[in-house]
Order: sequence, then structure tokens, then C-alpha cells
Amino acid sequence: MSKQIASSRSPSFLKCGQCSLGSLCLPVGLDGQDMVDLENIVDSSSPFGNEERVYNAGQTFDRIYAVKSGMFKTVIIDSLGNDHITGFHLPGELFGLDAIYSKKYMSSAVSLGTSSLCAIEYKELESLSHKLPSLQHQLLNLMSKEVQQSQSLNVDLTAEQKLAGFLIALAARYKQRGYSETRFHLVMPRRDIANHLNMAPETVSRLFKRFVNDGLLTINRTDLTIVDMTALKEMGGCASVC
Amino acid sequence: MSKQIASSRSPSFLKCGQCSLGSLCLPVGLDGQDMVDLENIVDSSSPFGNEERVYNAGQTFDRIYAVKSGMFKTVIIDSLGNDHITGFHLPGELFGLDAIYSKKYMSSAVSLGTSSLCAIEYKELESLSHKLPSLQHQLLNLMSKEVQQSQSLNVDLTAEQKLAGFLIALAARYKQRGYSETRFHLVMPRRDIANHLNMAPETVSRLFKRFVNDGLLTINRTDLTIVDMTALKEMGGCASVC
DNA sequence: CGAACAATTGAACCGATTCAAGATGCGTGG
DNA sequence: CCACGCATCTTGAATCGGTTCAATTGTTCG
Repeated sequence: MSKQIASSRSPSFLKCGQCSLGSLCLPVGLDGQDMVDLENIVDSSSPFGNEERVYNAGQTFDRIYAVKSGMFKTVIIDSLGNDHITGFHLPGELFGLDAIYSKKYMSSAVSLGTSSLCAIEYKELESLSHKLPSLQHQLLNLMSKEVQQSQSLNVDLTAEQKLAGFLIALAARYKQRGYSETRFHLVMPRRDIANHLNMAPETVSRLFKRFVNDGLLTINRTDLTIVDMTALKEMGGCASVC
Repeated sequence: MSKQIASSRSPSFLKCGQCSLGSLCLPVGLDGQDMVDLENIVDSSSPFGNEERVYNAGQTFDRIYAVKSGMFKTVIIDSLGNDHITGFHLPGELFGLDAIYSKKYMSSAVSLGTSSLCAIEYKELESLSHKLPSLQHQLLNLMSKEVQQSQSLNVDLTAEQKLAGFLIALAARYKQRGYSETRFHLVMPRRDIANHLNMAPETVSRLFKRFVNDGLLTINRTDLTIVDMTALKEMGGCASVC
């Protein structure tokens, strides 16, 4: 049912041509041999189909991943079997960082639609970062950002605020990656948005309807356009990046 | 109103005698000169009184902090002025890590009761960790743990599950630090517990009553004893460390 | 086309909040 | 030591946001 992790398809670590690390979350500003060293621990792989798994919760941690195209979601499952989507990962973003401590992936990573990624050997990355202070610096920064962001999600908000905040944050991330911030595709199904924001799919549906009625957005299936960004930001409050 | 940060009271970095770093979250296993280097960037300070501030949100980030005694809470304030307690910090635990990325503290740190701490110069710690791979390793681990923990808090739980999970996690942390896991003081007021768990103080009160009635705990003001740990864990589900 | 799944809409329900009142604990000063 | 006042905590009743359940519409794909 699920494709195995990337390495099984690439016997040795390949240079990852399409995956310009400068555009990733690791703008280390390296050159010459350093860049080659870094590229040597990066492994590109063939694309994943819809709902295909990159790794499963519980699996031994060895790599972190950078999204090249498409979108991935990370999902945790609690003791009662309820699953929860901890995040959606856009091109240029990293995931798998939460596994460093426990040495096992705590979540499963799943592709949404057709997506591709780079695998980065964590062990190599860590030891490489001993040699490259700026890489270490970037790594720590990145982790810190993750901490901060997931903490700011823990505040208590109405369903309306959560959804508005989610859309604003998504827009900001798309913008940061060079895409349009006002028009993008909601690759994930409503059910996944609802799950991620801890609400019923019905609520998401009702809210989208309200947002459209109030002239904040237009939606056509998965094609979303933000009409009134200001109002949306106001509604979301601090839920997004502020 | 609020005492300024530690450095103003200690002109140069002092060795922090009482603060055995081995018992902190940084069990680096150093010896000789390395340990001296580490101690040189650690700064001990005089105790904080109840509700005294260590730093304020927005202040420039320069140090991370390790709790020596008592308890601290970290609080973020959203754009609407609502505050939210992101965490309580027990002896041996670190806080301030979320500020690395933004170079500003995103939260304010406040003492609960009389508490004391060690300040650690982050800049120095980072450059020291270039020399000490195991220190770097510990730092990354620690951050990863933070990410994982705050993500697992984002799952949707009933008030009952949240409170049960909170108590179990607290018990586990006390145990890890060498204190009793079944009996401890709830240093923070009910209001703070409620705030942290995103519920009304009234709900906390009603739940404590129910827990006592059901024979899970006994409480006397701030003095809490867990009677039926198993049942409590079952109730909390995955909310705690599992 | 028709089956299977996703999304929407409406109505009843429930957990938790809010509001208001009362109880308890705690420090201060008489 | 007790009385007072303030703050925290507790308890009860009404209310509300969001969920749940059920039925309908819409979409995708063999």
C-alpha cells in the first residue's frame, strides 16, 4: 500500500540537482567544497502519489525531508486511534524535525496529490554542521521557529479565528516561497483542514460559506482567492504570524 | 515593578556553584576544561519573588534560562491583549528557546512564588557547541523535544482529558527531576492552570472536585496527591508523554 | 451511467463558558 | 487573637459555539 522510504530506490547518495538548497529553509550561504559536502548528503527521490507515505510513526529516524513540489502532511495518532494532522508542508519547507529527540518519527508523513522531496541524512547533517557554524546556526534557528509556531497555535480561538488564521498563514507561506499570496490551491480536502484545526468538517464548510458571503474570499472547489486580506487578518488576530 | 534581567546584578560571568549542569536538561558529560568553559557562560542570580518578571516579550534575546528552584511560567500575549501561558518550568528545565529564531523573546517569563535560575549566554553557548559536538547534539535534541511536545498538545481533547494529561505530565516531570511523582505542590493558581489548558477556572474547579469524588486524587489547597495514577493516565490518554 | 466518496445543509444536542452568587483562605491591623 | 477585607476558589443556572446525526447535493472515476 505504501511506498518505502526514499533510500531503497537510490543505493548511494546522489547530488540533488533540482533541489537548490538556497531556496530551502537552509539558506546557509555556502560555496565551493562546502556546498558539495552538503549536496552529498541530500538524496532526491521519485515523486509520491496521493496519500502515499514517506515514513510511518514509530519508524527509526534517520532523515529529515525537504519538500520540492506538491504538499505533504504529517499525522500523529493518539492512544485511542484518533489521528491529528500536525502540519501541512509546502515546497521549500522541512519536516521530520520533531523526531530528532526521540530517534523515532512521532508522526507519519503523507503526500497530498503528487509531490516530491529531498531526503537529508540527519546524522551527516549534524556532523557537517560541526564544521559549518552557519549551518548549525540555521538548524537551531529553524527548530526554534518550529517551537514558537506550534506554541502560538495552542491559544484558544473560535473556529472562525482558527480558519482565518490558517488561511492567512498559508498565504504568507506561499508568498515567502514566491507564489501568489492571494490565490492558491487548497490541495488538502476539507476533512484534513478540519482535522488540523480541530473542528468538524461541517464547521469548515459553514465558515467558508460565511467568508464568501461576507466578501472575504471566493472559492471554487480547491481554487481559493483571498479578496479582503485585511479583514481576514483582523479576524484571525494573532493566530497567524504576527 | 519588575526586576531587570540577571546580568545587571552580576558584572562578569560567574561560576554557578549550585547549578550542577549535570542535573539540567543538558547532561553533556563533560569534564575538565570543557566543563569550566561551560560554567563560565552560566550566570547565577538572586531569587525572584512571586510574579516577578525575568524578561518581557519583545525584549532582545540574549540568554536562555535554567530553573534552579521554584517555578516559572512563560506567557504570550496576542494582538487582542489576551494572554496565554505556554508552559510551566520546573527545576532543571530550560526556557527561552523559542526566542532563538526571532532574536526577541516572544513570551514573558514570570516567577511563581520564590524561584531562582541560571542565565546562559546563548551566543556563547552556540559557539561553545561548535567545539563540543555532544553539546550541540543535546541542544538540538532539546529543541526537537519541545517541538514534539507542543505539537502533541494541539490535539483536541475534552477538558477532563486535558486536566488529567496535565497532571500526569507534571507528575512525570517531577519524577524525572527526582521529586515524588504522586505528591507535589500546585504552585500555580487555578486561574493559571485554566489559562494554560484553555478553559475557564470554573471548569478546573469542577473537574478537580470530580477527580476527588472519583477517588483519583486528593487535594488540599495547593497540596496534591495522586491516588489512582492508572485511572488518571487512562483518562488523559495520549495527552501526556506516552 | 452509476457507484463511491466529498462536501454541504438543516435540526437536535452537549460540553464548556459565562454570569452571578456564595464560600474559603489569608494577610493586616486593631 | 479575632475581625475585617481582599482575593481566590467553588457552586449553581442560563446560554452559546460547535458537534453530531441525518439527509441531500455535488464530484470524481471506473
